[in-house]
Amino acid sequence: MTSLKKQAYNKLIDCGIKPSSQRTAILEYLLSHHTHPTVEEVYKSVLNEIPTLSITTVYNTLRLFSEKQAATMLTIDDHRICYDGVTTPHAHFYCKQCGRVIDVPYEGLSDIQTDNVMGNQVTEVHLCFKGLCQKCQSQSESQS
Amino acid sequence: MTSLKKQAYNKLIDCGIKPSSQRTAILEYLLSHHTHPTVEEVYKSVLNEIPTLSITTVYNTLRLFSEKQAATMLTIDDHRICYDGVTTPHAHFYCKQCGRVIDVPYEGLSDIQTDNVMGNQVTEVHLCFKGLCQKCQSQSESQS
DNA sequence: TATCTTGTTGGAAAAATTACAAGAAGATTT
DNA sequence: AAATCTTCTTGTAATTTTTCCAACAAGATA
Repeated sequence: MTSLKKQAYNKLIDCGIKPSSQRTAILEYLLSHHTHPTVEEVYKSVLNEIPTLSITTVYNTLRLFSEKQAATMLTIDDHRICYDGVTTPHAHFYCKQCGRVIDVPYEGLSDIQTDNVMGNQVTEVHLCFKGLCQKCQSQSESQS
Repeated sequence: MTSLKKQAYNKLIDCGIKPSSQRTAILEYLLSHHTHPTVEEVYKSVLNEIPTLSITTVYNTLRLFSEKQAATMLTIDDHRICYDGVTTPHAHFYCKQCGRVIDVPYEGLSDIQTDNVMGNQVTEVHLCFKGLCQKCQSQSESQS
């Protein structure tokens, strides 16, 4: 078992999730690709390792991960959900042009983090910046 | 013309959007209902006023509003987009149980607000807390 | 009025997500 | 080890959400 697979396996145990081969492979993928993949992307990639994998399993598994805090469901893009295997606090930047989601280290997030907002119990804090990424900026400059 | 319709009309002009009757009615609805409605909800409601309204128009219009900053597109719920006509900075709380989106005044947001994150040009800042709302908390208590 | 541009409509298509029932795998009991 | 029970996975079909597109309507310009 590779160290990455072991890492995924252990995280599943820690989160109280039974580590089936499908679940371990999916988490392993998330832990090694910090690209905020969509369900479809996870499915297609893990299919290489498990050719019998079903898209329903991917949906079920990722929802389970989100519930058990093994991964975070990001609802940033306006037409698809994506997932983040990094569960330590950080923010995101979303490029409205190319659709990429980029990690943003954000120290201030621990100050924002609170258990209670107006009497409502908080379990997750999502901070997302939206705009035009560096790459897309320079591309639209060179065109004009 | 009611004061609310006038208000919607003026906001459209300010944002550089031609104020057709459909657009005005849709913005009027957003300005008078701070419930973060989905496209479907906007459609059904405005249909009372404009019986020939098409769902495509609602999609087109709300996307336009979002582009021209007349409203904000919220991608909080995992299976539907919703819209917010209040464009002054504030945060949101999303209840994972009942799905409601509640406004949260957040003074700190102006501190977070920045034009540039890691070289990327920022035009919107989204801060969203997720968890269990007060109402759902007390309901699950009384059941146990 | 004629022409041009912009906005709206409806229906059909595409894409994303969920439901569900059957089968497989793993754990537990006898 | 066989029988039983539970949990997980699969595939298909259905549902829901969103977009596409072509025709029509309305408003602006000349």
